[in-house]
Amino acid sequence: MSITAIKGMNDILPGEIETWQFLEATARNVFGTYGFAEIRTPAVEKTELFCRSIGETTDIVEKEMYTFDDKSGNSLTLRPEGTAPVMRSFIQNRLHTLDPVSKLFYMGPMFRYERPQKGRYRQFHQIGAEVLGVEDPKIDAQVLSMLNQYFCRIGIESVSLQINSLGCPECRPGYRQQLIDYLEQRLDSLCADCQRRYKTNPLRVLDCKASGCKEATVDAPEMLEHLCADCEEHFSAVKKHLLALTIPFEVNARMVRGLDYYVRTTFEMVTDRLGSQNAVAAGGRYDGLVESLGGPALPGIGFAIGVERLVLMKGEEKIIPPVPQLFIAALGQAACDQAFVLMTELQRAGIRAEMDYQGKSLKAQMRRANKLNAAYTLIIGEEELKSGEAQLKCMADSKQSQAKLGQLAELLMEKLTK
RNA sequence: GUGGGUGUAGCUCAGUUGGCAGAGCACCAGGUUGUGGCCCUGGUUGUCGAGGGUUCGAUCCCCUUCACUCACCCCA
Repeated sequence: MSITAIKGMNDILPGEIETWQFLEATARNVFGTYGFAEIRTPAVEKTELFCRSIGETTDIVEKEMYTFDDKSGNSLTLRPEGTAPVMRSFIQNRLHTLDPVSKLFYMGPMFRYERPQKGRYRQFHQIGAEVLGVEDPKIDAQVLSMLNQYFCRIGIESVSLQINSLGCPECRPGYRQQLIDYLEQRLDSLCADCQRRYKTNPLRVLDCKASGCKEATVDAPEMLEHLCADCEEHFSAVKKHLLALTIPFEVNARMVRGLDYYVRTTFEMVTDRLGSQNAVAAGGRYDGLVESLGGPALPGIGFAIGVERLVLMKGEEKIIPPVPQLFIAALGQAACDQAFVLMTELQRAGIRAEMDYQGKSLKAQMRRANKLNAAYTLIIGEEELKSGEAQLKCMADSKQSQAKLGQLAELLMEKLTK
C-alpha cells in the first residue's frame, strides 16, 4: 500500500464537491442577507486560547485536541472549533471599535482527535456564525431564524430545532449544587460514567442514555425551573419572538453543552437520520466569553453547522457536474493538431470543450463524447481540414450540419443558448 | 479510550466442508476501411488487506497486525 490519508481525514472528490459548493454558496447568500460578513482565521492557534475558552475540563481540551510544540517551543493547537479563533481575532483587531454590533460568519476545517465514525471525523468542516454586542433576545431569535432559513434553502426538512436555557453565573451555580445533591442520593442507580462525572459535570447526567440514569433523573430539578429573573425573562422573550416569526421549536430542558462558555440560550438542530451523530447544528449564547479572553465586556451568540452531516443528509441528491458543450473528434495527426488549437480557442471563449489525446478510432471517440454527455461533437479529418468546414453533430437528436471552423465559437454560442 | 462488523478485479459483491480465483457493472477492441447511446462477440485487470503459524497444499483454519466501518463515549 502506498501513502494514504490520515485516519479520519477525507478527500472530497469530484461528484461530491458540488454538494459542498452548494452548501457553502447558500450559506454565503443567506447569511449575507442577514448582514453577516465572512471572516477567515488560521487553522492553528496558541493552545492557551482553547484551554481558556472551551474549558480545561472538557473532553475536547482534555483528550481531543491536536496539540504540538513548534520549533520555538510554543504550544500550538489545530482549532477544534471556530468560535474561539473568531473571538481572538475580534479582540486582536478591535472590531468592536468599527461597529458596536458585529455579525460574522466563517467556514472551514476543524480538528478533533476522536474515533471516527459516521458523521464524525478528525478533520471536519463547520459553517458558523457569531453576533457580538447584542444582549436583546431578538438577536437570539434572529440567529435562529437565519439558521432555520438556511436549512429551508438547502432543502433539508427532517430536522427539528430544540432550545434550552442554561442560566447564567447568577443562577447556575445554585442549581448545579442542587442537582449534585439530588444525584448523590441516587448514586447506586447511575451508570459508571455518571457516577464518575456527576460532580464535575452534573448536567451531563441528565442527558445520559443509560436506562438507569433516565429513571433515576425523571424527577431531577431542571435548570429552567431555577432561572433567575433576568434569565427567565430572556428565555421567555426568545420563545415569544420565535413564535412571532413562526419558527417551529421545542424546549428541551435536558440539552447540555460540551463547551463551558455557554450561558442562557442554547439550541440544536437535530435529526433522526444520522445514527448517533444527531446534531447537525448547535450553538448558544456566550455572554462573558469575549471579556474572559481579554476583550471588551460584550455579549455574544453563535452557532456552528456540521457540513459533513449536511452532506450525509443530502445523500443521493447528487448535483451533476458541468458536462462538455463540445467534444472534438479528430482523425489523423494534422487534424488532431488543428483540433487542439481549435479546442483551446473555444475554451478561451468560455466554451467547455474536450477532445481525445490517444489517437483512438472515430467510433471510440464518439463513445467517449457520449459518455461525457457532450452536447455536440465536431468531426474533423483530412477532408474537413482542406475545406475548412466540419461536421457538427448534435448528440441529442443525432442531426449533423456543416460548420465553418472559423465561426465555430459563434455558432456554438447560438446553438447552446437557445 | 471500549466493544462489534467487514477487508476477494477500478466499483458492488459471490465463492471454496482447505485443491489452478468468479459474476455483474466499468474499461478496451471488434461487429460499421470516418459516426455515440441499444445489441452481439472477444479481451484486460487480482501479491483474495499485511505478517506469521498449522498443512503435501491456505483466499478459506489459528494467532498477530493494519485499514475501513458501526456503536459506546463525546460532539458539529
